[in-house]
Amino acid sequence: MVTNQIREILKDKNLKITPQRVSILETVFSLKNHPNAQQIIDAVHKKNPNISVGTIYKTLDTFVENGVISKVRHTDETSRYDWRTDNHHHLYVEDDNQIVDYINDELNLLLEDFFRRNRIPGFEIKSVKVHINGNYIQE
Amino acid sequence: MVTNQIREILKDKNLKITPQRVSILETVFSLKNHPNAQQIIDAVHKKNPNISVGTIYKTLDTFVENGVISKVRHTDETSRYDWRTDNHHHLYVEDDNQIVDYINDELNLLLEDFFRRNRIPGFEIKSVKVHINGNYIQE
DNA sequence: TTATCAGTTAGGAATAGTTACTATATAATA
DNA sequence: TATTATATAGTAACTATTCCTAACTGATAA
Repeated sequence: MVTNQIREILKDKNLKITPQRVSILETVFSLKNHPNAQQIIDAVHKKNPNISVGTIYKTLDTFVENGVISKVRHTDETSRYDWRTDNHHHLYVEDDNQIVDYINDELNLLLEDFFRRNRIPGFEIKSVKVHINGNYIQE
Repeated sequence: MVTNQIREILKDKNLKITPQRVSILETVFSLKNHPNAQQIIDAVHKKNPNISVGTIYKTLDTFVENGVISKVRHTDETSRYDWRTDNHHHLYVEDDNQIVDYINDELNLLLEDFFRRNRIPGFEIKSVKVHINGNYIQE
């Protein structure tokens, strides 16, 4: 990804083009496979050691907010506990940060069948969980 | 859930039955809807203010390890970023804490069709993500 | 019932990841 | 080029969780 393309992307989103943002976005694109913040920080600092950690966090947030990149995990980050230990799925209610059980046998069968037909080479599946993100609507 | 049932559960798992464990497990069962640690701590402290926070964390871990309860989130807890913003899914490789993209149009169609046929009353779905948990096997 | 001991707990210190703060700097604009 | 709103550096603060250790206790077996 060339610097000019990066600048385009920022411009399209009406984000001010700063050297820090360009560098951080370049880095995220260059890193494969879902880096965490620390990995991004390290990689950015290799090229520009003077970009501050706070800026990197803030910039990543800005990018996520504007759909330039995404976060693998959308809901809040504290661990949640679940008294159910059977195979079930979850609704992630974005507005109020709630998690609701979603139990549906047809969905389980559907997934079971799909992954039986579509084995992932060399990968042993332990469980498959569907995350349904959205919101309750009041009409 | 009666205290005796709680004691049964702990006994089945060969866990020492302590007042702290009984109280914490009772609390988790009594709280609906995926409490986080803080909510559990607060609820436990309402009845037993002298159970220490460290104990509660440790006990919850023990319960999860022994399959008494589960954690909604299994992989590591730091945020991961993703340069892809299109609809795709993830393999969660447990052994080495890696996240790998899983892109499959058939799966997307399957899910789209399923949720079109199975609307969730009052809930507007924004996105559906499949989390495939497991490990790579070397043969 | 009591003695033993491995496992558990309380309480506080330490840590890691992230966010907040603020004075200074700078990109976009007119 | 001057203006202004926004972004940045550097650091302090915060939050969730883990670590540490001396004291304690449930389970077991005599």
